[in-house]
Amino acid sequence: MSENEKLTEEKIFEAATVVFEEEGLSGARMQTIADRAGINKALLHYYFRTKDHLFEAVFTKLAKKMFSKFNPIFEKELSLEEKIRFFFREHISFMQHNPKLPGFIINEINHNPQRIKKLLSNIDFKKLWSTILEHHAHELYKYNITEENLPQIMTTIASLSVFPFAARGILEIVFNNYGVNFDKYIEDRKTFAADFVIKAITK
Amino acid sequence: MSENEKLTEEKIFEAATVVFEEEGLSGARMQTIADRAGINKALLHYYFRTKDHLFEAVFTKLAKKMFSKFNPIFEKELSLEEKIRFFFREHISFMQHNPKLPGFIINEINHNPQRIKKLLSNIDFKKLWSTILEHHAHELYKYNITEENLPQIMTTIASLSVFPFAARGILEIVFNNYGVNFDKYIEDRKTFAADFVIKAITK
DNA sequence: CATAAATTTGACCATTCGGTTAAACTCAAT
DNA sequence: ATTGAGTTTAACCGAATGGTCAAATTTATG
Repeated sequence: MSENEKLTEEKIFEAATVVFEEEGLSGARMQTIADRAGINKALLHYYFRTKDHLFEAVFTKLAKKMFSKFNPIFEKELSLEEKIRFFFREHISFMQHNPKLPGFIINEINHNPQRIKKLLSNIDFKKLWSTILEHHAHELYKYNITEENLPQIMTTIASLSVFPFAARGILEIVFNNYGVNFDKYIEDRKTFAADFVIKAITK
Repeated sequence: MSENEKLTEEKIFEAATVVFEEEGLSGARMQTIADRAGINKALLHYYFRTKDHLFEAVFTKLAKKMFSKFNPIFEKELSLEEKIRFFFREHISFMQHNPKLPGFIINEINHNPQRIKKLLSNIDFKKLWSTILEHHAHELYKYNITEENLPQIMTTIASLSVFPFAARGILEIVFNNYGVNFDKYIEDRKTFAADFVIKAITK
């Protein structure tokens, strides 16, 4: 039945997502995924022939989910300053709901760059900062932004939102000594990071 | 022979370091480590009883190497601004020589927080930002630094230096589209990040 | 209802992997 | 030269793991 098939395939996919995010490709076990999905292990191989197939399906979907959060932001009709605020608010919110995603993607890329490069070849990164220079050429005079330092600025923005989630484990250890609550810290970060960047790039 | 013993143990340790950094705990194979060290697999278990023992030895040493880079910087007799510049120069230089370290540590913490928390319990993070507030109390009037936003500022500084190495794989994909060279980008980052932070926190 | 197609399962297989063991080798001290 | 402790090796073991298969079950179709 197609209704049931969708359900089973989805159950598998969701279980695999959780397990892969938590354990990574090499740490994940097919049996663990099967258990979590509440099905037989052989059924995994019926829907996704191999562990690699399953992994690629999961990774591709998650990567698209992650990186697609960048593009629309840079197409909206907002001033540069508004866009920066909008980005941090939206992107950090997204990660609050998917806290393991950054670490997962970073981890898998580090373990197998060539393979992941292929999986990511569909995603178009080219628009990313060309839009900045083009759509905001007329307001760049207010900011210390040039084609030269744009890579630095863009990666800085990414750092500020992504790093706290990727390195959450370490931050929580350090925070523990000072009674800082991670969730509160993240909530604050939406505005702090935006203010910080805007202050830094404004002439 | 004690001379030879040191040599063998070191050969194993170095091989294990490389393999663990590249593959992670779950991805690393004892056979791979043995091969790389040019010895028999049983010899691994003679020097380090189990994979876990070997891993903990390697991880602890690398973690200390990494985090010890933070402390001395905050004890030197420099102005706050000089310290920030000093930090980015030194810390990024360190990572240029150990580019896989950040990703490795982040990855292992994400996969097993409790265990790593124990391994890191020797390291003292407490001095980290208390020194800032104490040693520089008299010059804080120049900056937008309070006890409240110190966590944000400290993690921001860490983000800016660590993230490019942790997420190197992704950055290189994006950079590829714009002809940006990663090594050049890193070299620039030492001063860019310092300027960026100082600009952002100066009243 | 009968039949074929799709789905699900339990049992099983081959390989890989971490770890063990007993024997062999090295070498310094007697 | 012999001994004995430390070092190294080849061969082996049991468990875990990814994957397969044929049989059983469910579902769609005439």
